[in-house]
Amino acid sequence: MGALCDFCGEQRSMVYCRSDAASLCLSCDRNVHSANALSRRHTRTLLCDRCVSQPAAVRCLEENTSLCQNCDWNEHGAASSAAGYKRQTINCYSGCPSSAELSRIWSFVMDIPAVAAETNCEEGISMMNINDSGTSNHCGAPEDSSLLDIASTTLMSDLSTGDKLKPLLGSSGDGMDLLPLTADLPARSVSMTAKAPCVTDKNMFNDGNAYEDFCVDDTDLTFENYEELFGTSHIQTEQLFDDAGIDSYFEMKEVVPADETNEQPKPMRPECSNVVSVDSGMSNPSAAADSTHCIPARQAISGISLSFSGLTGESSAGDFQDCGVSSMILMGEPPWHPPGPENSSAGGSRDSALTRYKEKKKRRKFDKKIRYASRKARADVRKRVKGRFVKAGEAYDYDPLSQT
DNA sequence: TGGCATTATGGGACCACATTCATTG
DNA sequence: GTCAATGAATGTGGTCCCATAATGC
Repeated sequence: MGALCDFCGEQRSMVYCRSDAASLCLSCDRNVHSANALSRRHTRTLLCDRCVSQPAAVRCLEENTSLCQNCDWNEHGAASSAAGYKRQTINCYSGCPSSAELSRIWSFVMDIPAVAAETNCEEGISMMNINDSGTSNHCGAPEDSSLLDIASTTLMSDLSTGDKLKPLLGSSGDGMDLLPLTADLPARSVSMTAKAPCVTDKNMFNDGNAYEDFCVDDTDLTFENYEELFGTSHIQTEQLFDDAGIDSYFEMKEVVPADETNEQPKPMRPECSNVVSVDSGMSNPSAAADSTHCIPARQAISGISLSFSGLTGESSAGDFQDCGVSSMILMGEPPWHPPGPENSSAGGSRDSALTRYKEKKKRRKFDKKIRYASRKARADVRKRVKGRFVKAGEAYDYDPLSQT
């Protein structure tokens, strides 16, 4: 029995919420993080099996344990990066996933329902509203934006893009079939999905016009604000993960050693597997853009960003780092604007959408967090000259206490 | 339509000092 | 290992200033 839940103090804690700095059982995790939109954005991950106090960072495939960075280092030290040691990065999720979805996500870790039952959490979990059927919900995904926002997992050691990836890559093996385009999706919706870049015409990515409107610094479109911006429901969970469902994205993939070419062990290409190390893709544009390897960088980025919607808004930069995801991928307008009448009509709503976004951004910038109330209290009574603090006893032109 | 001037907006810098953190004995 | 003393680092808010964007002519 591990540490008890920080919230109920009764059940075994299983996940760690960085935003709350709390270890929670599955039931309380659901209850706490379904309270409001902000709490749903909290990113959580598994607890370290060793110290049971820190968020697990990697999954040791050899020992079948989840370890935080410290414990991982303590147990494996420098050998952790050596060839042969198989581990997998465990990143975080947000939203309010159901027990079944958690079970599928972390099937390589544990039998969630079993653990939930063991800890009497299943009752609480059963209250989760996400469609638990596990069947296709192309048109029936949850409406409350509590989509399972899951940071993907990254295979870290000794990977190659061998045959084991082919199921992910599709028959062509180039990744283009991974997420086939769904014809009936609205253009914007398509561009919001990982499917968007999977158009059949690969030349599209060689044409700079395809990304003319790719204003990375102007929007932070995510699952949660997409509907607010564009007034339509965003894509459904099952659409995101296509027919293979969520399983195909979080299924444990056998780690294979580096090939015999004596090349440095390479992490699995994010574009190919959606087990993503986004930064690697971003930091290595030449490789990412290599069309012979899966899909172009932009394609990967636009798709990957969808998996981290829970990390926007009030998420801090630290959150991004914690999850191994560059904050950059959380911003970015859907890069693909296919031709067609629906697109032209969407142009009219674009301005209003941008207006709404800017207004929201304007409001949001005032959400300043006060870390030390005592310092604020001190600053609130400090005398100033033209807004600047002045030494005690010196002349001032503004005294908050006198309100003059 | 392009060029220029004016206005609006956003964001960083500045200030003092209590508080917090890290180090040392 | 614990505690106290010391020094360094941090963060707080109102205003100013500059760069950029938007607007008008």
